[in-house]
Amino acid sequence: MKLMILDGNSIVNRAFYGVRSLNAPDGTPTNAVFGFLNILQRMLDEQKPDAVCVSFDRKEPTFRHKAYDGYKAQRKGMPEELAQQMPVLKETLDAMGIRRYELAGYEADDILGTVSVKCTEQGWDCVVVTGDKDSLQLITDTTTVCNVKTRMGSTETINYTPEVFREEYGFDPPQMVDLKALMGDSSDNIPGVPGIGEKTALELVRRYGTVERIYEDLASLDVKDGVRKKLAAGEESARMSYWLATILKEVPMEFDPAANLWDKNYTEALYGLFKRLGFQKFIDRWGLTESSETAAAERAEELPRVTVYSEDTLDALLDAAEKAPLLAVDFSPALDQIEICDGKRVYEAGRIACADRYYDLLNIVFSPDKRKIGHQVKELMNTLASEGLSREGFTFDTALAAYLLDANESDYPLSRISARYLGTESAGTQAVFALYPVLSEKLKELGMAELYQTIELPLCEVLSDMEQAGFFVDRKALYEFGENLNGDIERLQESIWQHAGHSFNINSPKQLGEVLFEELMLPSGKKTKTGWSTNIDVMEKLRGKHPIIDEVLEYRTLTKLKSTYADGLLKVIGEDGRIRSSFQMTVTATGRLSSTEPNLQNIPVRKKLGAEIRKMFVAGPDMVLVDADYSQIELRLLAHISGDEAMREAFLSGEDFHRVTAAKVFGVPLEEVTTLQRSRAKAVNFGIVYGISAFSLAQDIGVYPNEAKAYMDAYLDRYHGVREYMEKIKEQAKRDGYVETIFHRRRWLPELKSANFNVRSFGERVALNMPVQGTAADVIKLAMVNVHRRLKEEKLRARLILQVHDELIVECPEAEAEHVRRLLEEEMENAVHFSVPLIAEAHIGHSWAEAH
DNA sequence: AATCTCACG
DNA sequence: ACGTACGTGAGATTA
Repeated sequence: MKLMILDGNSIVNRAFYGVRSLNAPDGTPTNAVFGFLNILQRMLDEQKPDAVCVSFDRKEPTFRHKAYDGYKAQRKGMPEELAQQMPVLKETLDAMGIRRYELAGYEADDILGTVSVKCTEQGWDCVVVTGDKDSLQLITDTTTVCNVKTRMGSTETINYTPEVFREEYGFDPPQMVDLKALMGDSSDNIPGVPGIGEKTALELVRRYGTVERIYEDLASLDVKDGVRKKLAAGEESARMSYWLATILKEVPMEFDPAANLWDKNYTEALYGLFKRLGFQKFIDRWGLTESSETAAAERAEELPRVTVYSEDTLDALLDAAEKAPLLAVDFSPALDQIEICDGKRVYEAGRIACADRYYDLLNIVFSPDKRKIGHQVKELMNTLASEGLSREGFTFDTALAAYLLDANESDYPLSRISARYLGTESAGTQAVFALYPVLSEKLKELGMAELYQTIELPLCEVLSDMEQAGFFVDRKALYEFGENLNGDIERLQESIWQHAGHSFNINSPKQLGEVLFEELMLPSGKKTKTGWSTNIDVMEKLRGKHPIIDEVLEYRTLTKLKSTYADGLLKVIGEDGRIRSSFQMTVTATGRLSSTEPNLQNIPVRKKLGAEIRKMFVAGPDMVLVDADYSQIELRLLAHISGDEAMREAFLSGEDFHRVTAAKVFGVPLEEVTTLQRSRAKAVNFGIVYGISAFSLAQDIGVYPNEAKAYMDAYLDRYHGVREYMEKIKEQAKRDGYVETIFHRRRWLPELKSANFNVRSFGERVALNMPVQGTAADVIKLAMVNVHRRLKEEKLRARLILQVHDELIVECPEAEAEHVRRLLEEEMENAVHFSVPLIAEAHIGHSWAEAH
């Protein structure tokens, strides 16, 4: 039999710092509890124990330590956000039927020690799960210690048996105490021997075994005189530390492992608790169900439902549809089934049941002046377009509204929106109807009504048209391009295998890492959590060290082109030779669109071979492409938003902006700026928009961090308005909890409240970046709506077919091309008027490559 | 399903 | 001392 005991405080700490900020619907922070449950679940899966329990420390866990001043006397309190979660965690464990052990006056470690010994006495095996290294001394033949680490939201575990421990440390588990006695442990306020660090301490324990042995005869030790001196001076501290580091194994507590037997002893309360905390994932995974009383409270009152199965009901439906001032509508992608709600009843009808009169219904509902609301209106419009019905009259989209109110969600199912804004679990058209006034009001409150009405909602039809249109592709050329890659790929593979001395899967980072860093012994750099990193940055540094590197990089380039672009795109070319992407309106946190199935926003362009692909994206028969893009829109917006005069003037002067920046940063006349200086200035320009650190800029441009820092300082001195903006926006974001674009598109920033440094820093970078990237997204969306309207008004055959963030592509008859080129530039440049002009340049061509 | 890598702005 | 750039989506491998 096996008992698993978790070091509660240690695990909850790991969870708190390792999991991004999360909140229950009522605002209570939940990340530590959530993380704890993830770790618990994982350990249950891995260890499959018969019994489970958790120990807690009655004192607060260490947050930050100060200098030694009495054992653990100086611990700082845990952060408020974690403290709030402790009672919730305990409540959760109780509801799961898992026992907790806490004892005033003893460390959690002492409970772990005592429990492990009692297990052994009773003939049980014991697994101690902890995030600290302290407990490693407890390892025996019957007690293993599982060390848990969390990094960036993922969890790694190392299961220490005596053998594993010996392999890593080179001595036996009990000697962990000796190690700590020498090196100390600042997080536990164990002083150790002053001047002796980890390296020396490890060496001493490996060679002499114990503190006792070391002090038996200091003079005879074969160590440097300096070390001997430090040991001599620190003897008392060492012995004191030994005592402090020793975990007690005889805490006065009753403990019977069999009393902790656990087999998913969930109580009914668990469902309600998880519902309150918003832990849907665990409800699903553990198959929890609602008990009777919770069920009743959450259901919305359902409107009467009318299903059409007779003339009578159909007449009632037609009548209601005719009279209602507003209808919520939903229908199947083939429009075989339709559901509408007028606020009083929900009506359901099918194409077959209604026979010919189905079209009467459709004509009433989809008459252009009938006001309609729906969920994911762009999708609905696609169906209507393919059925030849009007897409006019849609005045609200619940998914789009929910996205604007909180762009951080991963998706916007009606059930979740209802739960959040109505407090009920309703779905369907009834929910759409009920949500409309609530979401509409919220949009107004947050100042987003205009953004919604003039940009987002009209964009549905624009995108629907673009999705219908698609992009014509030269299938034959694309196929041949793919075929031509095969020979080179095979040759490279052979040669790479030759260098390695054996065949292996080059696409496997794991196998490639082994070949490069273990077999060929190339100097290794970064590691990922699963092994060696073999990404482009690492590989670039290895260039010239071995011929295999260049070949692997080329192999990667070619296989990427082959699988993602040649093969991948060929698979999705329609019968008419066109590729139809979907444009997602509710995905990005900044307000940009995204493109899926396939993604046409990442078609290669930067490298020569990849750019070949763009030659195969062409205009349809007798048509041409007009491609327009904004010139440095984000930097222009940064100049406007920050109000920096120097930056504004640089743009107004019409000079090359990166060049002007280089002249300022490097203090040279404009004419003397070198290519290298310009490219570095360009990197600084982009870095600033992303909230870069000097370290990363240094990495990017290949200089030392202090040099990079000098560039950034010079930059922010010369463009000091930008520096002031950076400070102001961060402060504002912290105060308000969000940032916004000029059009009031909002991004909430819960990260700024995180106790985790990395998460918080990320929040600050986002605070800098989102208003710039988001405003650019607003501007081009507005331009799209305007371009679309003008093309329609002027009765041109030209149609928008693609958007790539700062670029629009229109397909049109050759005769319209020049007019459309000017129209595009005009609408893009005049979408808004800011203190810095926005410049767009459009070109005409037969292929995307040519027009760009 | 998660991870790694790499394509784009 | 931390750990190191914003925003995406897709294919291949691995667990």
